[in-house]
Amino acid sequence: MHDATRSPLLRDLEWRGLLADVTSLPGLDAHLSGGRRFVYCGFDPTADSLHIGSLLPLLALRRVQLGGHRPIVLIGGGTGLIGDPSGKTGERPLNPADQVAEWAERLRRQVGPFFDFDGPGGAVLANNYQWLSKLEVIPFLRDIGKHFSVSSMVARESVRARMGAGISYTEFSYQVLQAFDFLSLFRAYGCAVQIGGTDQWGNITAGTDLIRRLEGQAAFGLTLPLVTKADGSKFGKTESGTVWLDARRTSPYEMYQFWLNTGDADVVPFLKYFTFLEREAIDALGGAVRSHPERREAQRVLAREVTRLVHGDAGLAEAERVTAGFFKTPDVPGKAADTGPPEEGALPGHVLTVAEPRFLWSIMKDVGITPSASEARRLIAQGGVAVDRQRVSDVDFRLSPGKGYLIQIGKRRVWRVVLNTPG
RNA sequence: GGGGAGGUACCCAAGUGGCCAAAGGGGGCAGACUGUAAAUCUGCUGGCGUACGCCUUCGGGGGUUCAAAUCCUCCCCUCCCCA
Repeated sequence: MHDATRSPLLRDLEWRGLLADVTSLPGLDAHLSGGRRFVYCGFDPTADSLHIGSLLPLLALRRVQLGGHRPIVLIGGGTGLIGDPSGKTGERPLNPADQVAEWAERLRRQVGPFFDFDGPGGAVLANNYQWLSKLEVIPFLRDIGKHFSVSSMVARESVRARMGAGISYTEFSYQVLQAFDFLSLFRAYGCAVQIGGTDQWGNITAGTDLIRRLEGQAAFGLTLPLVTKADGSKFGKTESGTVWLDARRTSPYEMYQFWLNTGDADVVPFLKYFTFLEREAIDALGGAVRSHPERREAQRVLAREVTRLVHGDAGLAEAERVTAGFFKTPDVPGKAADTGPPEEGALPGHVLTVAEPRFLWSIMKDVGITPSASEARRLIAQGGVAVDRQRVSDVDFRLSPGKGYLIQIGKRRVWRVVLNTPG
């Protein structure tokens, strides 16, 4: 069936393994082949930054634009006030409205650099708070609610999974709001395609159904696969937690390291998922993994590409410079000898003001490197901690104020801590 | 509605009055090895200015006892079988 697919965008997504589910492949193909189309994807502000889990849909939206169509990046300033039950095991506390608004603004700025907003193919940035906040209950229930049957709403996986643990009417209503978003974008822009993660399938089809009923027209949904690793462990986590797109939460160095440490079995699929490299380039890198896995050429390219996408050339340069300083990486061109001190922002950094020398373990705990003092002590005692590249095994080791330190756990977790003297 | 089993640390799972901060396994972290990998081996794995000690933890409340994860009692929840 894929041989018949005419849309270059769909062909590319197909080859990359990015098509998990499509409401109607032939229908979507015909739609996309008929001209420049709008495609939307929503991102709810549940934190002040997106994390790596949102990278796949974000890049997919970019592929939409590269494929000659117009992406609509929808920030869920309204839906973020409600809470999506999809994939959640329990009810979430409602975030304060002003905080959600602030987060929405952060996401808007974070997402911008991924798209071109000018010209006839320009991307559109929207916020569903704009229309959701204007809804009135009675008209909403009469005009929209009438088209939803409770039995089909309850049957949705996101709701069914929560029937045991409990789900409030608020979260239960989420799918209706997302369907209304789709309808709103359909009416405003003629946008008939929504993409999202697999967990969004129910929310997406709620929208295509609503559009069919109210507008009598076809709309399409496409979901992206859940990113999995060959060894079965969860994608998107590191020793220090979630990998965020915001450099203040996850430094460019950490981002780079995250991708550099991709397993051999995962690197080719990840290159397809997370980079814009073409088929020939990725095939060549796949060959390199097979013939010389120890060089990790593919991992390096993956790390370079994604770090550049997220943090730009400057972020990548700094990440590579820090990496070169910490590891023997002879084949990073022009960087091998450059091992100067890492600059501000390259590493997660902290500044403390202390009057006297403090125990290393105490500083590690205070700064959040380690969740408890005893764990810091344990790590030091076991030889897992290094300060300024020197392993410290004395639990009573102290740091003096008045200078900055590089604190390392293991081989590649590094923090920069500056101890100021008071006054 | 009747009968039975069970809720223990991040997960699975021992423990049935003190020797229990609680066996074992998994997971996680660190060390060695290596390709900043995988596999393997070793150590650690509730908290507290670190040892001694103290505090919190064995579904929830109440009780017995010098002493409870372990006994009594009430409650909540899960699973299985019969209706």
